[in-house]
Parts: sequence; C-alpha cells; structure tokens
Amino acid sequence: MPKTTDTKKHLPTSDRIYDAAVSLMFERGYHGTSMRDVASSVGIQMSSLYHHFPSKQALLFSIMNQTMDDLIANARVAFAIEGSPREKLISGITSHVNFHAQNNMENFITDSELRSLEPEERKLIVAKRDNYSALFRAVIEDGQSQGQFRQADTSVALAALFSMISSVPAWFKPSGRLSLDSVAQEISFLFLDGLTRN
Amino acid sequence: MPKTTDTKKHLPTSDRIYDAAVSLMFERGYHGTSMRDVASSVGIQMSSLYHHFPSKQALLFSIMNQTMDDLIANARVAFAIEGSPREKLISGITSHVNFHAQNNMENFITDSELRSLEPEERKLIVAKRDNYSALFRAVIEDGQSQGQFRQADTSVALAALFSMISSVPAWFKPSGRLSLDSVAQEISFLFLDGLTRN
DNA sequence: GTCTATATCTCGATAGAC
DNA sequence: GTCTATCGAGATATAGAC
Repeated sequence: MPKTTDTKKHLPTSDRIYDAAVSLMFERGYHGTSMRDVASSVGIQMSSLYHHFPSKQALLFSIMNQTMDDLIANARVAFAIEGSPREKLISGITSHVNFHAQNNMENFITDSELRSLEPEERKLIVAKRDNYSALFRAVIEDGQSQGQFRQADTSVALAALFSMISSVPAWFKPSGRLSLDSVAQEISFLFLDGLTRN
Repeated sequence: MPKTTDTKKHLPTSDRIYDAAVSLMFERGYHGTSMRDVASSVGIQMSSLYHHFPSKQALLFSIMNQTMDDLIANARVAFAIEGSPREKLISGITSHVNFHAQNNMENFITDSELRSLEPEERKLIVAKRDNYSALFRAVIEDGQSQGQFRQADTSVALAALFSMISSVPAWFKPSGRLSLDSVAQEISFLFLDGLTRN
C-alpha cells in the first residue's frame, strides 16, 4: 500500500499505478476510467500496466481489499482503549472519520464500486465489510446491555452512523470553518445524544 | 415522467426508455450502461432511442432533473403542515424517507451520478439540490432561534441527516422486521433527540 | 519491466430507407 | 417513429521485440 503522497517518481511502479487508479476511479468511477487513462497518468504505456496487474478488475479489487484491511486495522486499535461503551464508540467514530478523511478517495471507491466487482471478489469485500460493522455493533450492544444506550434498533443506528460518517469527505473542506476533530465530535454528539439514555 | 410501474407495453416509448434507463443505470451506473443495453431492454433498435433523446447525456439529465423536481415538490407539501419545528422536521424526514424508498433507483442515480453530468447540466442539478437543502435548513434554524433545538452546527447536521436518509433504500427490505414508517421514526428520533434541547 | 503494434470488441452517434 | 447499416473512436487485453 502506498502510504504517503510523495512526489511520486521514486515509488515502485505498481504503487504509482495504484495511486493513479485511485485518483481516476474516484473522479470518474470504475467504468468511467480506462486503462489508457491510468497508464498515461503514470507515464507508461498501457501494456506495461498488465505486467503489474493482470486486469482492470484486479486493480479495482486490490484497491478495495487494501482499503478494507486498513480500515479494520484502524478500528481495532480505536476500540482497544479502556473505557465505557460511550468512550469506545467516540473513539471508533473519531477513528472512522479520520480514516475516511485521510483516505477519502480509496474509501469512496470502496463504498461505491461494489457493484463493479465480479461476484467472487464482491463476496470477499462484503465479508470484510461485515467484519467491520460487527466491531461497532458489539460496542453498541454492550452499551445497551449495560443500560447506557437506549434500545434503539441497532441495525438502523449502525446504517445511519456509517452513512453519516462516510459522507464526511464529500463535503468536508480542510480550509473551512470546522476542523476534522470538531466534525468527529459533532457527529458523535449527534449520534450519541440520540442513543444515550438521559 | 412515468408514474406507475405498469405492465409497460402501452406506455409511450419515451417513458419506456426512461424507465429502462433508470433500472440499468441504477444497477450498473451511467458509464456501465450502454445505449444498446437500454434499447434492447425496451425492445427497439438503438437508433430509435435517438428519436426520443438526443444523447445518452440528455437521458441521464432528464432522469436527474425530473427526480429533483419531484423531490422538491414532495418536500414542500411535507413542510406546509401547521406545527412546531420539531413536527415539521419529522414530517420532512418522513416524506424524504418515503420518497427515497419509493423512488429508490432514480434517487440513487441522482445522488451518485452528478460527476457524470457535463458542467452546464451539473450546475442546474446542484442548484436544485441547494434549493431542497434550504427547505430543511430553514426549519432547523427556525427551531434553533425558538430555542427548541440546540446550536449544533447546522451544516454538519444537514449533511448527516441527508446521508442517513439517502442510505435507507440501500439496506431497507420491505419484507424485513421494520416498516418504512418505523424506519422514518427511528431516524427522526436518532436525529432529533440529538438536536433537541432536553 | 517497458516498449511498439495490434487483435478483438463495444461504445455513442448518424445516414437514409420505409 | 422504427428500421438496417455503418462510421469512427476508444475499450480491454495480448504478442513479441528489446
């Protein structure tokens, strides 16, 4: 996985292809991005791409798979803190907001291009998505059984939470009025003070 | 605009094209849908499409424009009720949830294919989107100035609300545990009890 | 590991008959 | 208003030299 937005030239070619594909597929979608586009963005010939990725489909899967792995690893760390369900949830939300903002393009692709995956690969991504969701569900149900959260419908709450957070990169402007941390806080309040029993 | 999911054959051809395009673009996206796909779904030749729509782009714009007009008309009715800001907001949320669930495919396209529009047409849709958002913003700010809602960041709250509701059709199953009305209610609670001053 | 060249296919759109 | 036929461009992917 390419970690930094470095000046690019000295990265391995496969990473530069990966990065270019992320940018282009974020802007134009999977079907709106051609392998020619990717190649010319990297500065190589189209046929050279196929030395690093066997197909356009494999390139998409690589992006989505990597992103899910990173996302899950991130969430595990966030939930590993000591604290109440409320504190854990805030930690998880903040981690999710930050990861989505910092990896805006990859996450958008991962959220929106599921339908562009072949059935077999789609299954793998959906499974990881379920794993991720289960991490949040566990905390919410924990808080409910401890009486700290009201008995809202957990599935609705989870879906609402994920959609709220995943939309952040679509409208968040780093140069704007709010910092990313305040956004995470606003969303946590919005979510929790509807969930927490007063 | 095609209003009913009729047995299709006796609808005007332009409506049948419209409907077929909605289904296909919902499933595969704008770039993933070819005019050949649309034509064969309707049962006519591809060249016949161009008698009804001058281009694929015009077909997409027609869908998004129609959907925004319907959405706004719907919201105006919902907000026209007598009542407190809280009641108006619940009415607006319920209307939005219902409209999105009933027009799932059109709304998904309208939400996700903005980037596939040419600049000029995109401007028109964005303007209508802003109009729609302003309807909700007015009620929230009204409630804030009346002291019924706390001073949450209105833009964050709006973005969170729209993303929550727009995601409903993606996971809602009519055959499932919850009715659409209970989903609208869950979401209203989730949103309002984080917004309302206790 | 990158190149040139190309095979094969599908795309959006048009011409013109009926 | 729908048809047959086709244009020209651009798509994914491969072959084979270096």
